[in-house]
Amino acid sequence: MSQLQPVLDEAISGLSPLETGVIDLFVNGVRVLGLPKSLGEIYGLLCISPEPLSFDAILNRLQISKGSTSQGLKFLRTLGAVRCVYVAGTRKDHFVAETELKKLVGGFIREELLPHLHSGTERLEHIDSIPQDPEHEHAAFYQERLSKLNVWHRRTEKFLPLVQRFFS
Amino acid sequence: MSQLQPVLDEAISGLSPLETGVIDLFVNGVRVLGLPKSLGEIYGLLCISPEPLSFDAILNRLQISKGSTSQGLKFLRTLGAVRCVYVAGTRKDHFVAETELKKLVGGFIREELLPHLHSGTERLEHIDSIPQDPEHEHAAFYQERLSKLNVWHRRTEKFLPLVQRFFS
DNA sequence: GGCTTTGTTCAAGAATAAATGAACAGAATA
DNA sequence: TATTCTGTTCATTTATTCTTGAACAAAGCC
Repeated sequence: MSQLQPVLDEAISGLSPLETGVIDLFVNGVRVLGLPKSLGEIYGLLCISPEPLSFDAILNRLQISKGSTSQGLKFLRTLGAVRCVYVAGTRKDHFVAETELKKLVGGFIREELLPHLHSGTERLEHIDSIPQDPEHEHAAFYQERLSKLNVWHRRTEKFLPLVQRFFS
Repeated sequence: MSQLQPVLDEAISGLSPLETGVIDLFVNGVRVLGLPKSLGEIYGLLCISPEPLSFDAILNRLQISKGSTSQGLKFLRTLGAVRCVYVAGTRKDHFVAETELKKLVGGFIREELLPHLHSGTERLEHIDSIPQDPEHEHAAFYQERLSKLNVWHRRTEKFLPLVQRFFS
């Protein structure tokens, strides 16, 4: 059926100026966050698409590989930046962008920032476990610095919930 | 004179467990921020050094190249994360880590985030300048999305000063 | 002026991260 | 069951970023 009547979504077609502009915006955006360009492309396209897009539609319109599309969508789903929606009359998955800033920020904190923060916690615990020589010439200095590092770390831990709240 | 009495700072010497631990912490830290590892090494070493370190001391103790040392220190200075201090009896520059979180955060915002944010402003202005067809089937949708992108952007602009304040 | 010390710059190489596409697996169709 | 459709995985290729070290400048010393 769908062979007799090709679905427009999946035809190879250029991007409109609007689409290009929005994709460009997000490609720039994900760079700041240290994420691959393809994520920005996919999210940007979905963000400005009035209708859910199929896997193939994304791949065709962005002219990127299956691998990038698959992995990009997978990661965007774990972030909560993209949702899979049911579309009648097709087996294919269809995707839409999640546009609640709250969720996007939450996903990024959860998937990207917290793991690093926890890694930092461990490293700090390791440092704190190193035996100190109280007779060392600079013992007081070391003590002060380690204390400062711990303060920084705790403050960062308090910071993330605040970020989350700011974008809610 | 200094040839007869070699300065300890510049002798090749291993790193103590404490130094290694702190460097490791910062190497992990700068990764989150999307900065090169060598920056973390240099800042970490300076951070846990009771005395100002010379260019050569940094290079020798970290076993990194002159290029990395020079560029790393240069960038850390523009961030305000490292200061050059005068040390009597030597021509060499000596460096110390800046440990006011406020300044570090401020430098990172100024040098890394604001340029990206401004780039985003321009991209958004470009999008907003694209002529819209009010008769388009999805005109209302496009309008709503563009409006949302502008809201996100303005909120992010308000966010940075808040970050700065939180770490002051 | 010549020589040494100190640090910068930048082209080339090394290391890392991202994108590709072919092989694969699962599920619907027939 | 065989076949097609849909999407995933992962080794390889490609692109990007980081590091290196040699050549260079600038400034002090003799």
